[in-house]
Amino acid sequence: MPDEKGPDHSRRKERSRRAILAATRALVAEEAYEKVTVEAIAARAGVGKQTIYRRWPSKSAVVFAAVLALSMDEDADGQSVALPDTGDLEADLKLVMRATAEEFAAPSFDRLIRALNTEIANDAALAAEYREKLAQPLEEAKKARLRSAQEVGQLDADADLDLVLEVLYAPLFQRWLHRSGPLTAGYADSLVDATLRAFGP
Amino acid sequence: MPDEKGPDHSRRKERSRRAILAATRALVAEEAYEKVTVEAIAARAGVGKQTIYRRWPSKSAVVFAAVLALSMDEDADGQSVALPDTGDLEADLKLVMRATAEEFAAPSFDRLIRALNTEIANDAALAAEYREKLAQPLEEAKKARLRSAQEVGQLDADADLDLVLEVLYAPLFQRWLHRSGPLTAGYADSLVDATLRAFGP
Amino acid sequence: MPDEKGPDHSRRKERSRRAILAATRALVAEEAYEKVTVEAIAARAGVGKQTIYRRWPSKSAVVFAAVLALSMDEDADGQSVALPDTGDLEADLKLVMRATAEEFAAPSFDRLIRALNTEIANDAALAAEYREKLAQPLEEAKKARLRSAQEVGQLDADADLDLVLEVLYAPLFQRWLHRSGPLTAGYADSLVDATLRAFGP
Amino acid sequence: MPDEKGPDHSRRKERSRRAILAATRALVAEEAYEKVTVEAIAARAGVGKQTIYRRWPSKSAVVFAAVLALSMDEDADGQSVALPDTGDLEADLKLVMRATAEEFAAPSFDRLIRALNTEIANDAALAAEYREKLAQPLEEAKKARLRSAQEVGQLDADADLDLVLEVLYAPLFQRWLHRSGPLTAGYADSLVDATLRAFGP
DNA sequence: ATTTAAACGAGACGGTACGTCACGTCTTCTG
DNA sequence: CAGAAGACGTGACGTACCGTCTCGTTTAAAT
Repeated sequence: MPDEKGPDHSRRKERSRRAILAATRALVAEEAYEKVTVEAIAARAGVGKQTIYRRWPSKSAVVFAAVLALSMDEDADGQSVALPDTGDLEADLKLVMRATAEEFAAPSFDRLIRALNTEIANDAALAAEYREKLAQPLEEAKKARLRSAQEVGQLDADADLDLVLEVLYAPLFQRWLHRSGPLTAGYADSLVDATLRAFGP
Repeated sequence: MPDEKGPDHSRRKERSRRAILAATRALVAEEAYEKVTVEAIAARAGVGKQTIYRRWPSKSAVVFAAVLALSMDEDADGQSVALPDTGDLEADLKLVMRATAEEFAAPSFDRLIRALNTEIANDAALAAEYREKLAQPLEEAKKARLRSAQEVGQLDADADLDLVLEVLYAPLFQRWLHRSGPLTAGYADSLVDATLRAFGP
Repeated sequence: MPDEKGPDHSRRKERSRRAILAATRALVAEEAYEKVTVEAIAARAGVGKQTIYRRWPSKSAVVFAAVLALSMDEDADGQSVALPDTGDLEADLKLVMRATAEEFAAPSFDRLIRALNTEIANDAALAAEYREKLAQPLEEAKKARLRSAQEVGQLDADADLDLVLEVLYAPLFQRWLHRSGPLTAGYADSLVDATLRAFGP
Repeated sequence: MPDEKGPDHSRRKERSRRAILAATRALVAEEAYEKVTVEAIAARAGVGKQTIYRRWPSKSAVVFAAVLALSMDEDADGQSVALPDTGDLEADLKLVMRATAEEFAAPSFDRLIRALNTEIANDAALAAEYREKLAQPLEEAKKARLRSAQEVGQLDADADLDLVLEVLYAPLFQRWLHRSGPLTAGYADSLVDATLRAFGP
């Protein structure tokens, strides 16, 4: 018996909720982040400002929820966030890293993730929620692939998988965030190579 | 003849400039970043707002300059930004990485660098200036140490030093930015170990 | 055949109607008028907001109806709004004017009538309804007493009774509205005296 | 030594102050009062909203100040608010009352005074200020004329002049506020006649 | 006793205006 | 004559109510 309270307004709620998140994503993806105002979101979503503030306590939270919902939707689509496992760790990782590099290079995704990182960097609560809802599930999927590699002797059985993931991904993330270099396929490959040299069998 | 325009107002200029940057650093270090307003900086520095805007085009730029000046002052103190070179790369790197980890853990430095990263992440021009004025000199110093190691056979002579630095530092940076784990001495050591395994001779 | 559509829900209607008007009166009488919101009325009446808007087109109309109903109820009680007629016009008028002055001095009545006047002053339609439903019946009663006085020679037979009433009541009303002086019994008497000097036989 | 503080920004202040009050008067005179918003005033005055709120605590206060300033300007123009004194009280009063009736009939003045009365009726502080700044000076001028009449035996020497003024003006005011009758020249005359009958020698 | 449909309480919604805050500009007077 | 003091235009913020619009839920009459 989940619903023991008043009338069910869930349909309207759900519709406006989706409209708000979609509008937020659209705006973040296409505009400079400072131009993403709550008023603009409300206007684009065809929604009153109060409807936004009824659900989220601040603009940060809306932006965060918007990006979050995007990823959750994607996950829901394919159901799993599993990485490819062809048995060849190097090939699999290069595939994934090249895809990741490409993704970060797309302008709209860039703006989205940059906004997300801005919010997260200055709000520990959002950071925690981000890790719980987005980062950890993804990391678990990645670790599962690494464990599978450990089992077949393609990765040091004693390696700290959190560390392995950091060595693999953090350079890409930092280069993207600071725009300190190009995110090429070759770069992606180099990271996989270095990681496997560091944590190979 | 360095000053060719009239009386010597350079002293006042310099004094107010320092006061502004010091006030900015103090505020950023002690308050939530959203509370750092130009008005607060001006008040704290005992300066008119216009004196701030005469020198920098925006609040971002002031904050950026404040952090920048901090580092430049430090550099000026010791004159060089050279890393220690005892001949033992592993020991030297661990020393540096442990110090870096400690530095990031200090609350006031944390807030300062977080503010800097927020500004940088959303402003490509600031990011470029940051890399030119702060990151690159530091990286050059680090690369100098790595080259020295290559010469004595403690590091792969063909290694891409930019990549080496990323593998070494980016995990620490990411863990700090996302608060995704503790920045312990052991963690610092692990990064050095992994890097040396990846790029050792 | 008065009811040609469906069941008779008039009892509920009547109950909620009374609750709304009573709640409105209570709120107007006890709070600053700006704090009288439709939501507050609905909450106090234990009624949905829509139930209010089903019956009245605006908040103004509700407030107006609430005050109106109060007076109509009072009238219904005593059935007639006739003024006393002892044969002595001066005594009768002083009695009435003193009572009126007292009434206006009561805080809750004050707030009620002030709210009514606020609505009326800026809405010609409400003003018309007010005159038709409240003011005119009262004026007719007063004029009846004046006519009776004319017949016995206590008042100029040619006097314009509207004007007489204005000279008698308007000063009291204005003094109350503008809080420009005390509403004492002596003041009430003075108005009667002045009016009788102006329009006496 | 009135100004012992910082720099004098009075010129800008005065300019924006005048613009705000003028815009307010224009809007009140031409629109329904509910459409007179602070934002509209600011826009019309070419002024920021904050500049309005820096000076006045609420919309009511601005509207009040706007009407107040209008009257004070007028007074300042002619310097005195004295009523005509030809020696013939009846003629003088009829002149003034007819002018007053005409004034109230003008739509823009009507809206202005209606707005003023709305604010005053529900705010005792504004009402007090109104009486002090506007009503009392005017009343003094009127009483001066009445006193002059008392001296030449055209008015009862013992008459309470406040009461005389109320009997003279309040009926006109009430009729206007409640729209309960036409404000004709004949009506103005009738009020003078009645007043003189009540308080004549 | 069961059905049925109007009226209902609850309260989310789109909207408008509020009053506040900080930005970056502009103006005035002072050291 | 550069600088502190600070008012200004701008525009987003988050809040409060308005009057509208669903939602299930009484409730009283008709079955």
